[in-house]
Amino acid sequence: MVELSRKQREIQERTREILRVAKPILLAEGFQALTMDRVASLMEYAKGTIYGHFSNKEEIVLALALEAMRLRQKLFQKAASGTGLARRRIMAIGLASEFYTQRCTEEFQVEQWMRHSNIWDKSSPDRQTLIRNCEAGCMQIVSELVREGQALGDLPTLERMSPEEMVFGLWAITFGSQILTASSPSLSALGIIDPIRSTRIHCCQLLNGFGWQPIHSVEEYLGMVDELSAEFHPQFEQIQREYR
Amino acid sequence: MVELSRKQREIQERTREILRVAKPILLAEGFQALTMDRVASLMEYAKGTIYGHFSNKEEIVLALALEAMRLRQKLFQKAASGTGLARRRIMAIGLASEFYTQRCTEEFQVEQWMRHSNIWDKSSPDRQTLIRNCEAGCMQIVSELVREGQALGDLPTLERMSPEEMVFGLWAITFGSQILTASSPSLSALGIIDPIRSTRIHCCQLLNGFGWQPIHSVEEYLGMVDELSAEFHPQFEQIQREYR
DNA sequence: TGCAAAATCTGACGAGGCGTCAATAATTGA
DNA sequence: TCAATTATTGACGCCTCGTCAGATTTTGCA
Repeated sequence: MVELSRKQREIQERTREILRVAKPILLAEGFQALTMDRVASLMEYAKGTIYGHFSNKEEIVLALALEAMRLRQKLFQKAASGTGLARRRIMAIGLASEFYTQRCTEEFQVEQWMRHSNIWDKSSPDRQTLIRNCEAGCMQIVSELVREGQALGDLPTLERMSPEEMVFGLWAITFGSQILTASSPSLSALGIIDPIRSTRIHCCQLLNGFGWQPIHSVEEYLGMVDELSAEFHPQFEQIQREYR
Repeated sequence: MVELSRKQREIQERTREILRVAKPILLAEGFQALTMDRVASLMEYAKGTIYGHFSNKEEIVLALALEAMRLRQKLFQKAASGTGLARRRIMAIGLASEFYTQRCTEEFQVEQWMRHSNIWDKSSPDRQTLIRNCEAGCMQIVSELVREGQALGDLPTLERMSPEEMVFGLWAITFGSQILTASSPSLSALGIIDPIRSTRIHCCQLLNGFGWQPIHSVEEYLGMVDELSAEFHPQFEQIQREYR
């Protein structure tokens, strides 16, 4: 580890301060409200100084997003490190994802901003790579569990379908549900009363479809999820606190 | 139907012309490149005139998106009106969605722009409603098929799970896959070689999980999809041609 | 046809954000 | 102590947005 001079530490601290100032603006008023002039004046620094830290406002968003994704990754790690069979631990990851969306609302929102092509495309390849790596890390946690399930013989291997491709299904279903939930203000008008419950069921059915033993009926599964939830929530909350 | 004066028809035609001019800019260069000044100068009209048609550029994007979604809806309708059991026709809708994403790339892209909260939030409630209605229309086509499957006894009804909630699962999985595919340039680096095939399989497994008869093995299912594809592609292409 | 009222079109303008960079200030180290 | 280095500043040029007073065209009626 390199020893940092006082000045360098000050600068690092200011970078963090910029993010602290920018985050609530982004969340409460959206991307167009996040202007460099505004950040500068709130920080009581000149605009040029802010540009010394982030070469445009998109970079600020990606920096926030990286922080958010690191939290997500920690939640996933915690879930995966639980006890029991792989299928059970996969369920815990589903819960981690739910927790993230519901209890770490701000971080989840920041992730959404990051996905906007407007924003993504304007930020530096370096930062993009950091984020991609974090994403790959999350994915790997899950695909390890799939491999474990296969190794134990609980999950039949499918011709020409890698563990990653299975994870892709779970990822798509949770991600898709979350986006639809977040962006369709009136899902209930469409007849979708409880999207979270629905998503849980869909994940269960997908795993059942793949023949992942033990097969669970929906009722049984929902009960297990509630149990798991009670077990993991405190741990997730702990991680969330540490992150702040 | 109201008779329109020549002037009114001219104005309507010009609205269409604006969209024709704006679309390639949005698709090739993105939203920030789509400026009213540019549209105006390409149209050889003054900016004010363009503002007479669309009160901001976001409205242009939503107008384009509505056109796109109407095409999607037509494809869904065609798929749903096929022959055979409901499960088969649901598969056809999956294919319609695939076709839309892959062959109507431009329309699919426009839909993505529309989802950006930056853009969505700045456009008028009227236009938003039109789009929501179209979305609801697409959803309804599918949920009718689910109802049909239930009525015939092919699909067990689940406690506290409406047909719409089942559709939500399929929707989430295809939507999620498409977004992930479109926004993660290096899915293959993550180990996902053929996301389309994966998505097909996941839909099959989800339906199997729900116990929708006849249950299909993955191999069998993929074969059927190929057959269906041969049947429907020409029809989809026909619809696409009419739309242009 | 001629002409006034209505409808339409125009483009200069003010407001405001972005990113830059020459000038100024602060810090370092010899 | 002071010159060299490093950090900070904010005015500036450029761009886009959306508006609106005035110019132009169309309409409808005598």
